[in-house]
Amino acid sequence: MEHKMISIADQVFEELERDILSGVYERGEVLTEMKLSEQLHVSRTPIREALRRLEQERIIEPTSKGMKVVGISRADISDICEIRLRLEGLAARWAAERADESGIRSLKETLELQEFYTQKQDPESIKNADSQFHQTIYALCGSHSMQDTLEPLHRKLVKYRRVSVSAQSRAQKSLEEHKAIFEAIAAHDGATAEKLTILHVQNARDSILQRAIVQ
Amino acid sequence: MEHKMISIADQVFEELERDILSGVYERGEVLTEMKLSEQLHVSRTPIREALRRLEQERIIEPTSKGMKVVGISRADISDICEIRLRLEGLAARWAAERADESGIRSLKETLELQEFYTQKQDPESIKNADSQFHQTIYALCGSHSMQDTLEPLHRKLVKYRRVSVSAQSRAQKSLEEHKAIFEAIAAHDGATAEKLTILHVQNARDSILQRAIVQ
DNA sequence: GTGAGTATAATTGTATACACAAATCCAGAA
DNA sequence: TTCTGGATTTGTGTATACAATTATACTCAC
Repeated sequence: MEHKMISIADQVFEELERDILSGVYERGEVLTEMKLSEQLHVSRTPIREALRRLEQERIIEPTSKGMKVVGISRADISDICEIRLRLEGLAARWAAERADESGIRSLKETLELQEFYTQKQDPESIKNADSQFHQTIYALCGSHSMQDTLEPLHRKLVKYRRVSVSAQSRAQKSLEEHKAIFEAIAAHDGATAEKLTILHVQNARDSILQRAIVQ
Repeated sequence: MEHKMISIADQVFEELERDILSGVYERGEVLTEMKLSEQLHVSRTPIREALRRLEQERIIEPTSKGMKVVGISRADISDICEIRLRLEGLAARWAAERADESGIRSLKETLELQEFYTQKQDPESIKNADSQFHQTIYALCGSHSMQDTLEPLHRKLVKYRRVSVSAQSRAQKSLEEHKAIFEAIAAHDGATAEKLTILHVQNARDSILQRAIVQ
């Protein structure tokens, strides 16, 4: 009845999602409720709940024996990038048109975070800050539908984005592109924000597809 | 362990989703696990599972006391249409490029179904056949990501689509647009399929927004 | 009359028990 | 050896019991 409480089920979901999408569990690996229940020292109930949510996001799929970790193919990555290419620009446009000053401030903060880590050349943190910039735009675009659509797609690429930004040249370029997008959003210039974002996603796609080694 | 079995939880999910999206439960209404458990004569376990999935699709949201049915505003409808406008064309293009003969046959079948009901002027069945045409394209486009992205958005509009196609003129026009899209897909002409689909979604959007009376 | 504090009811979170289906394994016969 | 039939194992689906938490209503003091 308390809705701010972080339940065990939520924690399990986040842990499993992170571990699957970052490669701790390999593609094809089978997860069963009982084993996870033992490993994580919680009952099957919260495990079930987490697995069901992962299934709905097609991160795992049912088999005759447990839930199998769904792999992501090179074609999947390409398709997801293509979808993002059509939506992220619109999200940025809406963010430019709809965000208020406090929203723009918080976007600026994530940008400064990214700048800090880019200077420190810390790939893991760069990846997180990079992700946070995009997710902040989703949150600012004023459309739950857009946010709910883009967030799962974005999360599915984290593993590959980490590889991508571990090249310092790409990390630097991504930061500059983000800065330009931020300026357009801060100026409430929807058209420019959209245009710059599309270019940015194109570059990100090329960088990911160039480096992605997929099973 | 059996994964083809239709569980009680699945049935409850589908029933609740249908009833919420078609307006049986009003926006703002609060659903509690215990009441649903009594009403539907099943234990709380499958109810919980269904509610969690509905929550993940943002069809309900947690409150201090139970889950509240989330309403959909006119702005939401407009945003969803705008998103579909950017994606459905791509889905149709991919379907044209990727579908095999059996897929094209099944698409033709849904089209014939729609034609039949349009002649009979049966709005409920027209709406279903219309939906099925789009969902078949999602299934044929060869991208789970695209399918998983578009399907929930599409389902959220069913209530408004029913109103839209209850005008015979729109039902007739929608059928003709579908026929043209089908021809392009059957001819594996991706560019034409994309162009026609974008026009179709624009028309559908205009029709929905014109008629939609939102709380 | 009002406010604070407390008891109670309502509701969800979690654990556990049991039922059932499917896969697997093994023994015995052809 | 190979096939078959049943016992065993494994895993999920569902129900239920219990714990934790919070809203609510009520009482009592001021």
